[in-house]
Amino acid sequence: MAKEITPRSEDYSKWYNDIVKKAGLAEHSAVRGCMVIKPYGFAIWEKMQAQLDKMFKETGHVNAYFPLFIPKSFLSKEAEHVEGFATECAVVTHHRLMADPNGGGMVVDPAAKLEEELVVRPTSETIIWNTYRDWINSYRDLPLLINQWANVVRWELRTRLFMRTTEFLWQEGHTAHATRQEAIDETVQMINVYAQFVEEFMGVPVIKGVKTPNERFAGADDTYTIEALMQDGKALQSGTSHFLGQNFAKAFEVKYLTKENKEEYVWATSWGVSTRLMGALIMAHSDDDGLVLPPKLAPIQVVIVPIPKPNEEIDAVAEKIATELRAKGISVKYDNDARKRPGFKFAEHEMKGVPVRIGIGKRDLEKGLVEIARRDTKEKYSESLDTAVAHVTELLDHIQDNIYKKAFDYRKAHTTRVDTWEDFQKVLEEKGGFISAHWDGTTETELKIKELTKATIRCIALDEKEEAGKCVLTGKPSNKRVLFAKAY
RNA sequence: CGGGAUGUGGCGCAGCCCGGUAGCGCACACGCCUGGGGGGCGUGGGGUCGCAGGUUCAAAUCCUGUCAUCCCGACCA
Repeated sequence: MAKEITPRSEDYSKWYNDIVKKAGLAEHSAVRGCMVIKPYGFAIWEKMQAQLDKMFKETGHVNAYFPLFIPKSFLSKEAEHVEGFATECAVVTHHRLMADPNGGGMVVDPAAKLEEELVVRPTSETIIWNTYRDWINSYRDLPLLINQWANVVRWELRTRLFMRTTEFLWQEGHTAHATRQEAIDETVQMINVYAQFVEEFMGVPVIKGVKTPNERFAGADDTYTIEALMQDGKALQSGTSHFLGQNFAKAFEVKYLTKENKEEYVWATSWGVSTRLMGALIMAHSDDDGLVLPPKLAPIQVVIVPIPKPNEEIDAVAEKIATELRAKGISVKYDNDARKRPGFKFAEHEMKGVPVRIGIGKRDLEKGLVEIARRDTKEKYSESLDTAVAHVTELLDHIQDNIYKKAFDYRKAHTTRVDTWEDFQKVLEEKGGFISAHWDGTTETELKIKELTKATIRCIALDEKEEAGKCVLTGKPSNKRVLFAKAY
């Protein structure tokens, strides 16, 4: 046994790290808090990117690219924004090294100090809005619908592969609108795009909602979020879409002329998802045998394994099946490496989360059969050679649905309505997951609950119905339940 | 950023307490035998012991500093 994964039940954190490393997704780099995304992990990210990019373009957005560096003064222009990010900025202060006068090696050349420090972007609102000022003059220039794929840096104290790294990859959409309502519509549209992507492609059910003022993005008037539940009962904020009001327009003096020749500030949104989605994907579906990937994002959807080893007859059958599957747009790998034995390949592909395996062996072949194995349920059965291609094509859809359903059922079973403080604490400790409870609407109570239990308000669900009740902590009146959970 | 632990061939570890020629498993190379769930036997190659100083005749081992990782806590729009 070359590669063993720590069971989830034994140590969830270790299990997660084992999967990331042993499935070949990513590893720690020599740089604090930064990871190397390996080819297999990056292939999954690329599939996510491709689909999201398509969805952004279908909703009228175009891509552009803004600088990695932001002058320090830009960041300070929006008061709440800078307050939110000030403690986690990487700052460039010099632009040159020189030979160390005291010996070997290089030191920063003190003569090369920058007049104004540059901040490595933690997010790009400021540099982008500074640019938009020159791009927007008239209502005819609006709406401006731009996205960028980029890396950002947030100097977090404690990092974790994919979930929270110092540098991470993401996309950030930044849009400008003539009216408040149009900007709000955009904000909602994009949270819906995210929800659709995460549910349909990643197979992870999400709750759409708005953040409380306390949990809002720094500089936003409203933050919409999608919240997913992981297998350890903790919530993961998986994407956010912000209605920025006129905050950045005012900070950067971005005005436009209306049809009536009146000068107005523009309305803004920003929205983003990051490589953290990889973390969600891993944590939501995988098991003690390794990664479980939804077919729609799996770099290899079907692997064909010759049993016990490739030969002319098996090769011919494998190539025929592979060709037919590929013709249907399915990615297939024929693992004809003669040096590795079937058992090794089985374990390896299970570790990597390949959704379907077709085993072709001489014994089965005599009977006109092949072996089908699904990664999600670990089921194994024989299928006629003649129907194998059609069967596997359908099976991929079934697996996609099943993975989602499994995650959905888990979330359903781990979402609890609670009406007393005792139950709140008990459910949080013993069961975890989402807790639907009444809250009196004050930040004070929210913080108190966090202090007492570490649970935070994940969101106020968009589809939550009004209902008279009492705050679970203070007993004060409330007209809506909110979702609490411990979160990543 | 505080408390604890760890860092030794590519990976996982032993050796450290009590200083004295760096070891094991996996992986790798070659050969033979095997072959329906991580094969067997044999031979072989590969290590500045995280890094920088210090103590010593002698440091993986003792001391100081530093970097990184893991766990707990604080922090985390």
